[in-house]
Amino acid sequence: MTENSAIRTIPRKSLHEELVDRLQMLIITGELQPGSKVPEKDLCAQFGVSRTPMREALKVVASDGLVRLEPNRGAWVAPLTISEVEEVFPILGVLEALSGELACQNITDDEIEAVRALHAQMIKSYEARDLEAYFSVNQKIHRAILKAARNDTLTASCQALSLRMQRARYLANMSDERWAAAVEEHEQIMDYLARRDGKNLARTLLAHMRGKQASVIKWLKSQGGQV
Amino acid sequence: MTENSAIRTIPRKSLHEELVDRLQMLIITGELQPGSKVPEKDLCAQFGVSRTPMREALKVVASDGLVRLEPNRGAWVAPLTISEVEEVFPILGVLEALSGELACQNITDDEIEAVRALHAQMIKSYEARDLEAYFSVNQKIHRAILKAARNDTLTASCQALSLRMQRARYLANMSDERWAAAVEEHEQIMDYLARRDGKNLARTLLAHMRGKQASVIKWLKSQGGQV
DNA sequence: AACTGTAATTTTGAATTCATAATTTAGTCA
DNA sequence: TGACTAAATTATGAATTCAAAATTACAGTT
Repeated sequence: MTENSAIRTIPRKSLHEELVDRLQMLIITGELQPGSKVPEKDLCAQFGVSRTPMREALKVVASDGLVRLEPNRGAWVAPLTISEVEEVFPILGVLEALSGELACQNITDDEIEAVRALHAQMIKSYEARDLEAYFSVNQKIHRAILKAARNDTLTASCQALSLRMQRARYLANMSDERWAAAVEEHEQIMDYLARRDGKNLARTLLAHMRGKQASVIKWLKSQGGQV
Repeated sequence: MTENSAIRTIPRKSLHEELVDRLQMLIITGELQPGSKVPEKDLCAQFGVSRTPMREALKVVASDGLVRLEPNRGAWVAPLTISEVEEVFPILGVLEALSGELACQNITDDEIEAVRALHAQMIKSYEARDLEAYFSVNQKIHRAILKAARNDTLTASCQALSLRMQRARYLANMSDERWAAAVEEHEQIMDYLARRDGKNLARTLLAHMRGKQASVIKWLKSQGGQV
């Protein structure tokens, strides 16, 4: 039993960094429910660590906005609200637009081909209506563009903000129309990237983000405006 | 001895939050030298706290990029490099541009008048060649615009990135020409804001940031490319 | 004097302990 | 029964302790 359940010590990188990743994942996937209390003690037990590194990790996750610390009352999973979505998506929009412009200045032919391959894969996932696979490849494409932008700070900023929105993407289903529109937008994105047309790529990425925002908000409203 | 030197306990807000602020300040002002080791033990003694909250604060400051944690080797003050400046300023540029657009949509007449007052104060500081005062008011203006944008996430993002650049602004002197140009840009900024001309305000803020970037890089190069 | 290996010391990462604040439970009285 | 108070319990924030890692000091060799 090399691979078993429950308690397992965590090897690679510093304990608190690993815990930051795990906490983020628990929150994004909804295993830790929005608005609920973060069960510090239980999580310590689950991961087999003491409170010290767990609390260090919670401070970091809180500074990214995924949890909220209440003095003497512990940590709470920040709910995803409409107003938060309305705040974050416009920021992500301009950041992704910037990443598009920079990518066009720096991307290599090989990288373009790699993105093209991902794009083809994504289309397949769309045609198979495999949302899971679609999301996964979609993220890879956006990450590839970010990587080509050659700006680690931009990458970090985008990822921190994306995390907060990914909860919605995990839980929300896109409408058929929105999905079709998103795919269409991605065709354009691929096209402008291949031509290294920074201005148009930026414009399209911004519009793409606006589409996502509308879609997420629509879903959030159907959920009663939160989570 | 209610008020004495050295060791003094810290009251308001949680200890680690207060320590985050203090650490940031020590780094921005250069009291903690770029590239040097963060003297954890000494700082604990200086602030009269134990290592636990200090280390929690260091983790948060590290996630903002002001210090770098090396496993088993402690925390080091991140040096300010040319490539970092070249990464951060373009991001700040698009974020401030966005803040300008949003501000124009949301700012009240009273707020415009408040900014106008700050602007006048800044001009006075310029005419008196009081750099200290100039910087201080300048920051207030940018913060007022951010506030008018009604987007707390944007405010937080800008401030986190600004912090990393402020070390340069603290230490660097602007050239006379750059200073004059900056003031001229601020005249335009004031003008477009008063007219609520979002597009032009965004464009001007972006250009303003490019000017700052060039100025900081010029100074950094004169310092041997770092710090 | 420079180099290498080893012991002593210091620093780091994480667990544990401890004081205090918050919450829950139990009990009292109307 | 229900509202209120007080005791007990639990959770939190921070200091302390402890094991492991890194750094420094030092002796012995060339």
